[in-house]
Amino acid sequence: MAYQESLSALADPTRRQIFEAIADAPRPVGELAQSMPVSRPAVSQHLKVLSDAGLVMCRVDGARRIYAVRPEGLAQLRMWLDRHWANVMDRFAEEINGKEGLDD
Amino acid sequence: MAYQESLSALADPTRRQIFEAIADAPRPVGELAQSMPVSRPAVSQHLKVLSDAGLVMCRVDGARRIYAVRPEGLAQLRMWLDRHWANVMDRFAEEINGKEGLDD
DNA sequence: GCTTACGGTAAGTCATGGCTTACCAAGAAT
DNA sequence: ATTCTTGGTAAGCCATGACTTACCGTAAGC
Repeated sequence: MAYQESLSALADPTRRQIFEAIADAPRPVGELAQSMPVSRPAVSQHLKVLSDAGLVMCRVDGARRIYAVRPEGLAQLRMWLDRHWANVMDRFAEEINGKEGLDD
Repeated sequence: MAYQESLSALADPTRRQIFEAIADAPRPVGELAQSMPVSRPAVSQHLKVLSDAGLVMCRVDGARRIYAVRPEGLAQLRMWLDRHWANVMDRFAEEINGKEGLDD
C-alpha cells in the first residue's frame, strides 16, 4: 500500500523477475514458476509479498489464478520517485547557479 | 549503476531514510548519523551501499564528506519504472476495451 | 465417485545483511 | 607536535527472509 513496501518487495531479484514477467503480460502461477529458477511454492510466496505491497492482484479463472500488475501500486512508487526527483533537481540547479545564499 | 542495485539499496528503511535526507539537502555523515536511530558506522555502511548503487556521491570538504543524490542514479530508476508503467497501462487498456485479439 | 492439475500454507534450513564496538587514517586547531 | 574531529573499515552477532519439501484444499476431467 505504501511505497516502502513496494521498494522492499522489488528489491529481491527473483521477485523483480516475477514482477517484470507479470508487467509484460498477466500470467498464472504455474507458468511463472516454469520460467523461473525456483520452485512453485517460492513463486507463490513471492506473489504474496508483491500482493501485500499492493503491486499485483489476481483474477481467479477456475483452478487458475492469473496475476497482473496493479496500476495504483506502480503509481505510488512513481509519485515517491517524482517527489524526490524534484528536490534533487532543485539542489542541482542551485549548484550550477553558484548557490548564492538566499536565506537572508 | 543498474536499477536493480538501486531498488535493493532503497529497500532498507534506514537506508531509505538516509537517502531521503540527502535528497532533501546534501549533508555530511555526522549530521546524518545524529538524525538517525543508528550508529555513525552504520550510516557509513549504508552510504557505501547507496554509493555503489550509483544513487549518491560525495564531495570532500576538508575532513568532511558531503553526500548528495546523484541525479543519473534516480534517472535510471525512473526509466525502469516508466518502461513497465507503459506496459501495464497497455494491458489495462486492453482489459477495458474488451481485449479483442488484434494479434492477427 | 476417483484422479489429476493448480496453487496456497507450514515447517525447517541456511545465507544474507544490518547493527554494534573497536580500531585506524586524515584533516583542523591550538 | 599534539589533540580533537570526521569518517571509513574490520570483526562478530543476530534477525530477517528466501528457499526447499511436505501437505492440504479446490476445481476440472474421466
